[in-house]
Amino acid sequence: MSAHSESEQTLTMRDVAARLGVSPMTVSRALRGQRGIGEATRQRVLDEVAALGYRPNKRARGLRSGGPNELIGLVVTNLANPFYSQLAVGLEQSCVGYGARVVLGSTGEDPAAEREVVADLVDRGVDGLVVVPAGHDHSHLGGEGLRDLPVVLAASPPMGIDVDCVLVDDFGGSREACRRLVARGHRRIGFLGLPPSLWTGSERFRGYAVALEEAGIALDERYISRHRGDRVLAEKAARAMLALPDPPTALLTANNRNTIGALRALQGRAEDEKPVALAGFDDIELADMLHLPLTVVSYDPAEIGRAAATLLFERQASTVPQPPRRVTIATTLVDYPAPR
Amino acid sequence: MSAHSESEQTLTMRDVAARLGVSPMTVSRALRGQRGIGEATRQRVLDEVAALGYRPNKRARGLRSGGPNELIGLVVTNLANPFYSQLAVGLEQSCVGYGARVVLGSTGEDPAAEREVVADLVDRGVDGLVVVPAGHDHSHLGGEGLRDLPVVLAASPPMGIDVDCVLVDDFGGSREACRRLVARGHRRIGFLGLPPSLWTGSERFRGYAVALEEAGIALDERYISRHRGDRVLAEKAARAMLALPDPPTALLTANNRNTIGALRALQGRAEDEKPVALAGFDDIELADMLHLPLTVVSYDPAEIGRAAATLLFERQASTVPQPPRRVTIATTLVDYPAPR
DNA sequence: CTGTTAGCGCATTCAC
DNA sequence: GTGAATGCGCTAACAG
Repeated sequence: MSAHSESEQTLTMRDVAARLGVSPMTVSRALRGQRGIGEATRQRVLDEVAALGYRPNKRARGLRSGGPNELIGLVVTNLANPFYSQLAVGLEQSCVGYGARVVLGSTGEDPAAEREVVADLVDRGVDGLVVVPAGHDHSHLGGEGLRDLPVVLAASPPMGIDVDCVLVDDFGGSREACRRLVARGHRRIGFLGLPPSLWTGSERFRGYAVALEEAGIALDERYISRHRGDRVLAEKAARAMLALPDPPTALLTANNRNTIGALRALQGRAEDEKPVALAGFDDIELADMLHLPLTVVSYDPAEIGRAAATLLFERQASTVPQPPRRVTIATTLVDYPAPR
Repeated sequence: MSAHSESEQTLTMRDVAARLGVSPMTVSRALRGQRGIGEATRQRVLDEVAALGYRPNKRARGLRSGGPNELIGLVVTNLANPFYSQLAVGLEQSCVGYGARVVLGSTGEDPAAEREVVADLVDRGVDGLVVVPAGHDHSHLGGEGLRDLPVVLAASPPMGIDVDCVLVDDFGGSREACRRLVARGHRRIGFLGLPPSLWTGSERFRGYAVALEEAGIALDERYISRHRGDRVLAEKAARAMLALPDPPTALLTANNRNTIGALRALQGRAEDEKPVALAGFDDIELADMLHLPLTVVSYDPAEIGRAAATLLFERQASTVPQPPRRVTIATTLVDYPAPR
């Protein structure tokens, strides 16, 4: 039925060795390309292995050798979020370059779930962890329970532990976006963002605040909304702002959800109303096809994953303790003028 | 420095057993909740385990017991595609319910890469595989190299092997979309799709063809484009069709890329030209904010992942051989009228 | 260059 | 109810 007509049982190195009349060690050495074995013997072994279709059991190998498992854990809140899935793609690409694969762990934004997921991945013997933390406290990602595994935090700096991290230039990107609005003459600029408790929430707000300060514009609470909500809430907040007696002439939205909420709020406005400019963090698919001009802070989420992999494997390679490192991914401002 | 001031070395069952003056077996039994152990002893063990923060080594456990690894491999072409990442989310959710996790394997649409990825995942001891096949031939997913591992194909039926699969109702969804265009009075309906060599390519075209036949409309080659291309190519094909002397009054696009290409082609048209209706397979984010009416064939990609998990674990649970099963995910037609 | 011994961490099997 | 021996598949460490 196939090229090899052997037993359907899983082959072990002993089986291969027995057919060749050699010891399992010889097979082991040949398979790993270890030197100190005759070229003729090696070829004989390799031929037999190919003929039999034998494949070494990687788990057993790892158990004995104590070497790396070539498995990296990725812990995110929700892989359906395109930013996380793109991060996953970048991470996986780099990991494969190091001979490793990625195991998924979703937390659903629940810090308790995150703890469990992390513990489980450690038990499974991952060589390292890339975590987009769900909560504010990261002490459970520290040395104790983690068998001194390398950890890289993504999109958030470590709090209470010393580990590597990969950040987006939240402050810089947000400031640039706000500067552009200012440069276009806007003085009343609304901000729709996340709560200050989140890193991105505070950093992106800080960029907004600094840009305004540079322009000599005072912060106005009525133009600031910082909530942890969905698109519906974001749309509501935008509408409320636009209904003010002296509404903002521009909006700065600090993430995807807020941008989409703002877009919907702006969508329904009558032709004769003054147009409201919109700038937001995170790129939007099909942004060029919307009939509203939009400026976005864009970056490559896959780059976060690649950078995280580099940090992980560099740390794994070095024997001496390294100080925690921090990589920041640059952002660029992209303008989508309204079509027509 | 921590609650337990033990050696930093990884603890083994022997260490726990030694501190308690019992045998490793007692610890093993207590940990697995196996019966045949005194309640007092069990509690003593569990307490010590908790105090020490000991965690059993899952790989060693699997090696000896020969039991499942609680690891499922997911092989897709590109996780950045939202349909695959949503599939991954559904799969992971279900897997966690069975105590398993998901390992990623990306192929980049390269059948050769797919073979390698599959082989590697098998070597790593996954209990099963969910594969969105990149190629046309699936024989490498058959019994031989796969240690009789359960395999579920997603979005494509098995060719040359007998395994379970989860399909989308490509034919039905496409036919419904075309029927709707017909119901709205369209007779010249263009089709932008994938090559017939792909399952979705042929099925979605078949839905189109059957709906036209039902309406007594003959197929017209000039209104049919079936290419394996990107958005740019799709847009070009759409433009070419619309430039015909008697252009189609409606377009049916068989997937995401073609829909977006068509949208761009329609976008640039002058106000005074006759509007062209558009219906497409796959939902589109922000579709309701485009200024073109759009009808889409929608379905839940996560449902594919969940169904695949069910097939996998049901097959794993049964000892007797089961015939291959086929699950089809239903589609619904969604109308996005143009805003305003 | 090749083989032998031992053991990774745990669980099956059989004693007691 | 508990413990001792044995082995999962493979590879360090040491023989020869």
